[in-house]
Parts: sequence; C-alpha cells; structure tokens
Amino acid sequence: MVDRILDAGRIVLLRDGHDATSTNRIAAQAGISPGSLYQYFDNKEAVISAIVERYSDEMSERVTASLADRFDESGPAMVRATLNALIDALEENVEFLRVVADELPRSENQVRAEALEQRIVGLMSAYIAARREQLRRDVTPTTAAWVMVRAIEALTTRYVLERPPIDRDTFVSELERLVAGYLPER
Amino acid sequence: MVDRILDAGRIVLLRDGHDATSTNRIAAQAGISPGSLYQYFDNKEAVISAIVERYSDEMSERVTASLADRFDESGPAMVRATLNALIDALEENVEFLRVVADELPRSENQVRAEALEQRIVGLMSAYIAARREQLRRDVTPTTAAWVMVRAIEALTTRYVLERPPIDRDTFVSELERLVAGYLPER
Amino acid sequence: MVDRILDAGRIVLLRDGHDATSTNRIAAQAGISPGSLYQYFDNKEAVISAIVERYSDEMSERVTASLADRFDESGPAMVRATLNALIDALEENVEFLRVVADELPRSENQVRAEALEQRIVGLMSAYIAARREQLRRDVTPTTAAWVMVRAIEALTTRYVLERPPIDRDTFVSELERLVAGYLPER
Amino acid sequence: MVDRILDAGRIVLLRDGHDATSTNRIAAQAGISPGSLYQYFDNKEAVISAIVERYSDEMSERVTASLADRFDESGPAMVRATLNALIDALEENVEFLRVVADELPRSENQVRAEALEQRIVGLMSAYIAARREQLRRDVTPTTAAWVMVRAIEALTTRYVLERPPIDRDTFVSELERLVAGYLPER
DNA sequence: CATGAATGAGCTTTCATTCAT
DNA sequence: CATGAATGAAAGCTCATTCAT
Repeated sequence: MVDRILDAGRIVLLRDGHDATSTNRIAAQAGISPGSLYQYFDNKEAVISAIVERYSDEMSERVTASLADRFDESGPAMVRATLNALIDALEENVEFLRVVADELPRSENQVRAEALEQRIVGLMSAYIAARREQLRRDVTPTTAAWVMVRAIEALTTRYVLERPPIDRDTFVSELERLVAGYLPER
Repeated sequence: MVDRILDAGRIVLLRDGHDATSTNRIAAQAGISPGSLYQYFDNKEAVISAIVERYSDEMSERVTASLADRFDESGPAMVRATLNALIDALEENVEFLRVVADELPRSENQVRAEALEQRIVGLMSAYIAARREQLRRDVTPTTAAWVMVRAIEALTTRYVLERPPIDRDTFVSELERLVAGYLPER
Repeated sequence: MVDRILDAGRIVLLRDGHDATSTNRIAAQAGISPGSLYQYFDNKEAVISAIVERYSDEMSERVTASLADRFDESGPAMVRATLNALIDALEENVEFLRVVADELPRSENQVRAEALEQRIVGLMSAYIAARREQLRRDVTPTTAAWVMVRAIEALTTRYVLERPPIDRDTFVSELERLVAGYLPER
Repeated sequence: MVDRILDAGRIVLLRDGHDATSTNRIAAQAGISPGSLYQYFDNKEAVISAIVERYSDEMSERVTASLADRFDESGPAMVRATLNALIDALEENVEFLRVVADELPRSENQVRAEALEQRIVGLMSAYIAARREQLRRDVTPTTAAWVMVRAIEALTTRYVLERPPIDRDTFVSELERLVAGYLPER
C-alpha cells in the first residue's frame, strides 16, 4: 500500500508539478481515500520525502550496479565509468530530476539528501585513503571527498538539467580532468 | 515604497520561511494594505523575484567591491581573493542564503539566477581566453568557464550552508587547488 | 446537502441580490463551511446555474401540472389555460423571477435557458404540425414556434415584472388574440 | 470629457466584457485618472448607464432617420420599413447588443430602458389611435402598443443575437404577420 | 479640476487534515 | 483498517471609491 501511494505520488508529481501535488490528488491517483493516506504517513511532507528517497535509492542502485563489474579497473577507468553511470542514471529520469532538484524545496528532502551524500563521501574517503600513496597527502580524505562529491553532484545535475552546449564526451573528459587535477599528488 | 515592500518581504521570508510567506503577510509587515502591494508588483512571484534579485545584487556588489583594489594582482592571488570575497559575502547572510538556496523552488528565480550565472560565465570565459597561453588550449573557454562557475558556486554555497568540519582556510586552499588543477596547461 | 445549498443560495439571491451573492455567504446561510460547498459544485457558476435550473424546473412542473387535466380541451381553451398557468407560475415567484430575469447576466444561465426554450419550441412545432390543416401552411412549424415562444415568453415575463396598467384578463385576451391572429389560416 | 469617458467605457465593455469592466480600466482607456472619473459620474453604475443610454439613443436615431422619409407611406409599408430599420440598427452593433442584452444586469439600465420603451409605446399608441377606424376598437391603444412593443423588441433582439435558422426576409414577414394579425379589426 | 496612491473588505477557491462511521 | 464528507483557515488578488496634494 505504501508502494501504491508512492507510485501515485510520483505520477502526480511528474504530471502536475510540485505546486499542484496535493494529498487529495495523490490519494485519488492511488485509488484510495485521503484518510487512508494518513494511516501510512504522518503528513504530506513525509509522503514527498519518501518519494524522493525512493528515487535516490533507485539512483544509487543504478550507479552501483553499473560499477559492480568494474570494481578493480584502474583509477582513471573507474572514474570515467562512475561518471558515465551517474550521468546515465540522471538522464534516465530527467523529468523527475527536474521536479526534485528545481521544484522541491530542499528542506523537504534535506535530511535524506545529506544522508546519501554523506554515504558517498564515506565511500569516496575510503577509496582515497586506500590509494593514499598515489594521491595527495596534504589533505584529509574526508575533506577531499566532500569537495569532490559536491562538485560532481552539482556539475552532473546541472549538466543534465540545463543542457549547456557541451557534448557529452567533452563534458565527461572535463570532469575527469577536474578529478585528475585535484586528487593526485603532483 | 518598493523598498519598504522588499524589506518587509525579506523579513517575512526570514522569519516565517518561504511556505508561510504570503502577500498579505508581507503587506502587514510593511504596514500597508494588501491592495497597495499590487500597485508596485504584478503578483506574488514578482515580489519574491525582486527580493531575490536585490539579494543577488548585494552579493555581486560585495564581491566586486572586495576585488576592486586587487585588480592587478597575480593570477593565484586574484583567485584566492575572489574566493574569500565570495565566501564572505555568502556568510554575511547565511539565513537568507538558506531561504534562497534551500526553500525557494528554483523555478521562482530561475531566469534571473541563470542570467547571473551566464554573466559570470561570460566574464570568466574572457579571463581564460586572455590567458590562453598559460592555460589549457584543448577546451573552449566557455566550457571551462561553465564547469568552473557551477563548481565554485555549488561548493561555496554548500560550504556556508552545511558547515562541514573543514576550516575556512583549508577550504579556500582546496578550491584553489581545484582551480589550479583544472585550468592551467600541464 | 445539494438541496441545502440550493435552498441557501436562493435565499441569499433573494435577500442580497445577485451582486452580493458570494459563495461564502451561501455557505454561511447553509450552515456549512465554504470548503464543503466545493464538494458538491465545481464553482460558483455551477451553484447559480443549479439554482436557476431548479427554479425553471419548478416552473415547468407547475405549468405542466395545471395543464394535465385539460389535455383534451379545444384549441382556444387550451391556449387560454396554458397562458393562465404560465402567468400563475411566474407570479408565484415574482421576486425570484426578478433576480433571474433582471439581475443574472444571461450568460450565467444561457445554455440551460436556451435548452428549455428549444424544448418548448420542439413541443410547439409538433403541436402546430399536427393541426396543419387548420393552421398556416406558408411557414415552417419551427419558425412559427420560434416566434410564438419568444413572444409569449417575453410578454408574460415583462407583464409580471413591470405590472403595466393592464388587468390580467385583458392581458390574457390580448395574448390569445396575438396567437389567434398569427397561427391560423386566414 | 464625459464623451471621452463614455467612449472609453464602450471600448472596454466590448473588448473585455462586463465582468472585466472596472472603473480603473475605463479611466486608463480614457487616459485620465480614476479620481477624475468621479468628477463626472457618481459611481460606476452611472457610467454604465450613460454608456447604455448613449447606445439606445444612437439606436433610436438610426431607426428614426430611416423612417423619416417614409412617414406617409401606407400602413403595411410603414411597418415593414420600421422592422427593417430596427433590425438593421441592431445588427450594426451586434457585439455591443450582446453586452447590453446578455451581460449587463437589467437593473443597471432598467430605468432608461423602460423610459425608451415608454416613449415608443407612446408613439405607437398615437399611431394606433389615429388609425382607429381600421384598427381594433376593443382594446385601448396603450395596451395594444405595450403588447406590440414588447413583442417586437424581444423578437428582433433575440433574432439578431441567437441567429436562428430563419432567413431575414422570412423573419420580417412573420413579424408583419404578427402585427397584421393582432392590430386590425377583423 | 485633476491626480493617483492608498485603501480594505471581500472575493473565489484550495487543501492538509480529522473523525465519526 | 478504510472511508470520505467536512472542515476552516488562509491563499492570491481585485476594485470601487476616497482624499491629500
């Protein structure tokens, strides 16, 4: 039932936009009564949060899956693969990304978004720490990871949403360059 | 009177948050009647936009002013000065930045925000083009500028809002490193 | 509940006039909340239309009922009975007729009003067609009916609302004369 | 200046419809300030009334002018000429007629409309009284005139506005028939 | 006379939420 | 559990009118 509600919510969000997304509309789309919705969620915000959360999970899964079989490739190949997987995942759901990133007040999914980011920062810190000898040692892995994650997140998201006149391959190369110029020892 | 309304709007936005910011409340805070507000603005969105615009202008002015007297310093010093000025400006109004960046749906000030970003991208492209011999020649200045602007914008904003456990000097150094690793010929 | 709203609406319409009839006032008069009104009607216009529709239905019913037991009287007696029934019905609700005919913009109940008129034109066309041998054959029944219906409608309505110095029996005779001069073969 | 306001009002009424016709809009269209309007008219209703009054006057003038040179034609020719002149006049301004007859609450121009009708009834009574020997003597001229005026007014107006599938010549003949069947001695 | 900024009550409509059934 | 009618505060916005200048 929770799933039914979340599916309905996503549909409404996509079809009508955030401003027109009401609990009543979500309930109608889910084929249940407005009252029932409140037996599974505390309030509207909780519903929206859950929808966004599910979206983020799908996103992570997709990226993770793409990377599973390249886990031991060399550093540069790994970076490129990750970036491509990430952009692919974002592009697969541009319309929904637009709603999440452009229409939803960040407050409505802040907790969750930061949790995800924190998790990625964690993974990345580990990755950096593991390669410490080839990489920089003048900064803590956590700091480096924080910077990288925010930068990559913002750049890929904006790229997909703004569609600037930069072709995909060039864009990926530039991100690689950004990473390669930032992380390694020099 | 326009100023009176914008001041009131800013206060309400800060005090009550975006969702609770109504035209009636702004009018009340400004000590005028709801009808009067509509003599100066076409609709609610126009009011919010004007408030955000004024904020952005203040921001730009503050950064520009900080840079005025360092205009002919060397590249690296210039970069560091700019970053510091930017972070200073953002920190001076964290509460309002939180509203603008986290609560306002981007759609509500998108046009303007993108216009500003485009302007900065323009300036930066020129800067890069001018230093072409020391910098990379394998990418168009526009592309490089697009990447840099989004990255810096996102990183400084998130830094100020999230207050990660990275001290200010370290953070600025890391941004410098990011720029220095991305732009120059290698 | 629909009835409760329509009753309230009629009261407000009569008491306060069309311009002062607001959805809030109707809801208040009905003893319900403004929101509830919108569970039964799409918008204000739908409420007004329904009120007018109910009034028209009452009107038709009253006329039809009056005629039921005179169904097989001769043509002239039938005409006189119809006219009397019609005027009786209109007079029974002069105040409301005034609101409907004089205050409501025709646009607000046009569709329905024209539908009713069309129905009456249809009935009358049939009536005329059936008596074709005694009546005129130089004009289509539809045209004759259109003319008669508009004329009778306007004259009875105006008579009831304007109360000209013409006594009721004289007025009915004049209408009969109008019909008798227009329809029959000569 | 009064004329300027009335011109503006007519334009607004035609362009925006009755509901969207505000004193502010009329003033703007007239190129004056809202305050000035109130130096020439007591309130909004007075403005609308004056506009309608001017329209009615134009209408009368047009009909009267068309009839001036046929003043001594025979009865039937006179009737036909009058009807044609009336329909012509109404058709020349259908859009405005629609606003006046369908959108304006009759209350807003009632006084005036009835005055005009009363004047026409007067003229017609005189006409009937003068021809008393060929016409009916079993009814007062005033009553006969009242009936005729309301009938003709309603029928021509509705004909022009509803455009029923009756061609113009047929329609005029039917009206003639209505008059010829009602007025003369039999 | 003319202005036009200011008014403020009131409009239609929405919607997150509740609660008796 | 599910319902869904009912809520009622509040939203954005309009507009006839006034009055100090």
